[in-house]
Amino acid sequence: MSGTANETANDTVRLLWGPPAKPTRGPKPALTPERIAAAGVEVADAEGLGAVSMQKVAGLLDFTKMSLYRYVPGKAELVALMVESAVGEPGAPADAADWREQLTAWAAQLTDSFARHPWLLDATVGPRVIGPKELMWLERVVAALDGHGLTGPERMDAAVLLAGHVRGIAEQSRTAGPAGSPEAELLAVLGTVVRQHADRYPAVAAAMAEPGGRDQAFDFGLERILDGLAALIERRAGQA
Amino acid sequence: MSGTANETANDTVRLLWGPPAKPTRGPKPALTPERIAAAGVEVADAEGLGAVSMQKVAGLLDFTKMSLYRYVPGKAELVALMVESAVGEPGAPADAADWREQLTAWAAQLTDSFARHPWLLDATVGPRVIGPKELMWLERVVAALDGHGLTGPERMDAAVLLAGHVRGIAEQSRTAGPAGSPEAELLAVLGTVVRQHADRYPAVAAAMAEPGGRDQAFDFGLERILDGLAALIERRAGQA
DNA sequence: AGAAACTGTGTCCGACGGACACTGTTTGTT
DNA sequence: AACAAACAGTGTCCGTCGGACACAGTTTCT
Repeated sequence: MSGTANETANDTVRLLWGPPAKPTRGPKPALTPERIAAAGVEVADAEGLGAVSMQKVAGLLDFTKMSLYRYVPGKAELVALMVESAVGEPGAPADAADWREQLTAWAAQLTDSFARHPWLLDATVGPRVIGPKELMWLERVVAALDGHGLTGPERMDAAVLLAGHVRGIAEQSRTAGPAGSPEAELLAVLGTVVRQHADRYPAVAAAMAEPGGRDQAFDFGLERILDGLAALIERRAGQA
Repeated sequence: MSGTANETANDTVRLLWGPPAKPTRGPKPALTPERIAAAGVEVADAEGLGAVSMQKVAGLLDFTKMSLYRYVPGKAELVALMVESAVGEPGAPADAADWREQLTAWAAQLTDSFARHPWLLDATVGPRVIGPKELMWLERVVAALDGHGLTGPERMDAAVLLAGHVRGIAEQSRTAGPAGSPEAELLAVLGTVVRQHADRYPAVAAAMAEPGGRDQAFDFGLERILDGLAALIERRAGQA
């Protein structure tokens, strides 16, 4: 859980980026890292990342926990594989789409991934090695912004900005949770607390009292970001 | 680590929001939740959130681990107290500052908190109860945007947007880490990988090859967000 | 026919969060 | 002044976790 980066970095890189396998001698492996990761994803989808243990994943595959270590150096690497498997690849950008449409579709797709696998938020905190599929998400943003007067670092920064927003929204909708869930109760408790301390938090209390469509946060933030990018692009086009 | 919200929510709320204490009979408590939280922060600052255990925190205070449970229901609640203690309160907004200046200062302050306590990123993932100081950060953003034609939900959404950006930046600078650190090696490894697979990630490879000042990501994203908000505010002012 | 390389299993360890029973201490009540 | 209730801190125990290690069984190359 901590963010301590260790010497397993190279192992992780080899697992995520290296060739699939190569041995010849001995019994044939009954498993693959991919199957193990898929089982881990299954557990995490059903019971959260905290419920993912070597025991449980192995049990789901009808193996002992120690056999998994033949395919995966440790739990951290298993989680990395799970992330790579769950985040998937971004869809190909539509041919006729301009940068704004491309980024909008991108953000919607990424939000969808987080919605399907909420534990991705837990699993992608802290310094870590990124896999090929995950890197493709970055590639799409940078490519979409190519040729609009932004520098390379600026295009990367824009990707960080977009990804941060998607993350924030995913976190928020997880806190909200489905109606009747324990998460929804959390939100209700927060509302009560704010109302009780309305004197110390007048602006929040007033904002929360106002009616208004929920679930607008995604579009609101995205539009602000894209407007801001558009303004910069126009400015650069003007002085070019 | 997992995002499972439990029935301890009420306990946590009482700890964070309730009165300090009230007992009369029996020996006087030698500790306080605050002192325990401070010890936890000390451990987390030095060795990361993963190193925070009841054992270690208790040892730092010269008590046994079970004595901590007299003050804190469990580890989750301890972490919540640590977050509340470490994030601190936002500074009072400058009197003459307009909304843009206020939000800029706010973002810089919050970034500073994350820089001082990188483990805050780990500790603030998933549904959880928010404390009084943390809520004050939200209050400042919403208050700064009062009276500019934005609806209540929109002001809240803007806060989520800003906080998401600060988080993203904090995460990024943690991945970069100080020179020579294992985190820095991670980044170097990523660079190597991208260069090796430049055919699949041409846009990223090109963007990374371009020279350019690092550490611009914070300002870049912030300016885009504020530009986007300014555009909305102007639009609303025009049609009012 | 070895021998080498590899797979999967069983056992063991230290660290973790936490339940529980217990001793000792302080305070309100009689 | 005596006692009982309430509380603080300790020590012990349990289940679960990630992981090290030795071992038996299996496949393939020499």
